[in-house]
This record gives sequence, C-alpha cells and structure tokens, in this order.
Amino acid sequence: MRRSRELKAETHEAILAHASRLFRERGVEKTSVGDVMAAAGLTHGGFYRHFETKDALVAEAIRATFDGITGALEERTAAVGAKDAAQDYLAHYLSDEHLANPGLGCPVPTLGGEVARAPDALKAEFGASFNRSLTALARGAPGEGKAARAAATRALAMRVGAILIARASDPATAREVLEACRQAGPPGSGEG
Amino acid sequence: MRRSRELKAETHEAILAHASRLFRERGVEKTSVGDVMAAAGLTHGGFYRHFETKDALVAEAIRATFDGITGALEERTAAVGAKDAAQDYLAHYLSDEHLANPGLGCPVPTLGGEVARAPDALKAEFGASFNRSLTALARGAPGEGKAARAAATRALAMRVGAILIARASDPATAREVLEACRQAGPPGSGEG
DNA sequence: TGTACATCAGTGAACGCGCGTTCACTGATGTAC
DNA sequence: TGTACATCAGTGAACGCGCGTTCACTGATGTAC
Repeated sequence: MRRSRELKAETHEAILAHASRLFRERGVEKTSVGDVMAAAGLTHGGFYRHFETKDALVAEAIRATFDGITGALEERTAAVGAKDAAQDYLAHYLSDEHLANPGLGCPVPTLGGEVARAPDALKAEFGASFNRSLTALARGAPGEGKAARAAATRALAMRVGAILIARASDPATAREVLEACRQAGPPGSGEG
Repeated sequence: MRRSRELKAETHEAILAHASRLFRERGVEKTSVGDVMAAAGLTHGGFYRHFETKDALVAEAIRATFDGITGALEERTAAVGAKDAAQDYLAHYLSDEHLANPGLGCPVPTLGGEVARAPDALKAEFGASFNRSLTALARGAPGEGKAARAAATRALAMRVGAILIARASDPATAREVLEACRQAGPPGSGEG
C-alpha cells in the first residue's frame, strides 16, 4: 500500500488542514490523532509517517493557520491596498460569521488559552507566526512604523477579546459585546 | 470519619478555591478531580459528596471566580469611587503581575476558550457571571448607561485579547503587545 | 527498458496510562427518645 | 442529659473508557543494475 511521494505530500497537507480546523473547533486536547486522521479519510496508525508526535502536528498546524491568514492579508493588500485590506479584516473579525465559525477563523481566541499553558517552544512558534500576521495587518494601520504597529495591535487585541467573550457567553451577551466593539471603528480612529 | 456540617462547608469552599486557581493555571481539561482534591488535602473519592460531576464543579468554580472579581471591584468602588476602581482594575489587568499569574487573574483569557466549546448551560453561567463583573466595571466608565457599558466592554475586551496573546507568545512579543495596549489609556479616552 | 529487491505509506490490533466515576468501608456526627 | 441508632464525610481500590504511541504486516513505489 505504499503511496507515491506526491500522494504523501497531499496526505500531509490534508492532515494539516483538517487538524487546523478541528483544533480551532474543538481545541487541541479534545481533538485526538484519530479524529484528525479520520477527517482526512485515513486510519490513526499512519499518522506517525508524517509527524513525530501530536505536539509536532500542533506546532505545524498553528504555523499553517497563521500563514493562511498572513497570505490572505497580503493577497488582499495587493488587490485593494493595505488600508482596505486591514479594515476589511478587522470588520469581518467582529462579524456574526466569524463568531459562528471558529474552525475557519482566527486561531488566537480558539487556541491562545491552550498555547499559553504549553511549553515555551510552542509559544515561540505561536508568537513568531502571530507576529507575521500582525506585520501584514499593520501595513494598513494609520501612522508610521511602531505607532502603526501599536495601533494595529490594539485594534486586533480588542477584537480577539470580543470574540473570545462572545463565544464563551450566551447569545444575548455575545450580541452586546460584539455590538459595543463594532462601534469602535478602524484602528487609530479614537477607540479601535 | 464523618465531619461536622461546618467542616464540610469549609471543605466545599476549599475545593472551590483550589479548583478556581488550578483551572485558570492549567485549564479545565488538564486539571483532574484528583488534582483538585489533592490540592485541598483530600483524596479523590470524597469529591462526589460535594459535587455531582466535574462539570458541576466547573460551573460553580467559574461563578465563584467572577464573583470574587465583582466583589473586589465593589469594595474598591466603596473605598475610592467607581472611576478609580475601574481604572485601577484595567491598569492592573495589563501588568506584568497579571501576565505572570493566570491562577490569580481574570478567568476570561484562561477559561474562555474552553467555555466556548462547552454546552450552552455553561456558557449561560459564564455569560451571566461576566455580565455582573462588567456592570461593576461600567460604573467607573465615562458616559451614561449603555454608552458607559459599551466603553467598559471595549476597554476590557482589548485587555483580554492583550493578555491572551501575551501569554501564548514568547516574552518579546508579550512585552510588545502589552506595551502597545498600555498606551491606550482609560476607557472612553480615545483608544481604550 | 526490464528485472529483482529494498523501501515505506498506510492498516488495524495492541500497549500502557490517566481520567471520571463508583463502591464498600470507617468512624465521627446528628438525631430520636 | 444520656443512650442507641442512623447518617454520611472522607478513604482508597476498582471499573470502564479514550488517548497517544508502537508494531507486525501489506503491497505499491522507488532504486540499483
């Protein structure tokens, strides 16, 4: 049953993609290696031909998830400019769609808590990946250099907190929190 | 080995207090019933004289944790006024001390992700408890009624996101994110 | 290009382990008289 | 107030279960000649 190199690479990507989604939907601890492999249409035993341990998968999946966001921001920046790309991203962040689809959304609210308790190596991976996304976002923030980056950081932090609170609460509270944060406007515009 | 009613009540409170701390430090899933009981100086078997299930402990611990914050805010409001109480709380939120001590800190960054994936009943408990804390905080925010509450929500959401990102990242990224958010100033002051 | 052999992607049973929960038990506390 | 009995807080062994990981195996792919 040996597969070709190309098929193996496809399998590797499929495992990563399903892991990325499942980790965000259910959390890392509640997602078993078997869950990920079954989602990819495989059995659990073959997992170790692709990753040394579950922890290695977690690190690679986190990087892949952030890289997807960074890449999408860069593509959108090329298409409509950095400012609109950043504002679109931040507006969508507080949308009902993002609220309802953690498996397709930002990994910070979904995985941040678990990563915070993980070994330093994973935090380094998370921090580095997060930084690349932040850099892409900051290109669309008002001001120069550090000031723009700080404004983007504040804008993103508020939205991360808002989504985290909203997802952990009843629907009425979720609505109120998102509504309050939508009123903040774009980064650097006062509150935001 | 039966204990008096008073001793049982003390045991109950001790279990709750240790659970509250351990859940915030390690997460709910990584904290076993045995861990909590051992921290309280007991063996695991007796747990079920106090709580029907681990889930019941989680719900009670989350309520107790938020109630502690709400109570502290109300005491501080009585002592120094609502505005200073709120500003002190928000300033401390972004402190290195809060960053380094999740077990003593706000339960939103530590437990929000796990609660987001929990049954609706727990989300309702979390939302209701969070709302009481937010109400206490909003008494110190500028403006009236809904506007003050919205300003307090934005100020808190930004800080929740900041601490979540900082704890999940390497120390350099953590420092940068906290520094950027400390520059936001008090709620309603522009960025907040 | 064709052949013989080595490699290895994926399978599925099995492992050791920690978990939440149950249960028989102990003996101090609570209660009925 | 004193006594006899019922209750039950806490103990520690045991349970069933799901998990991450290992391993012998299969057979298609890769490679050496």
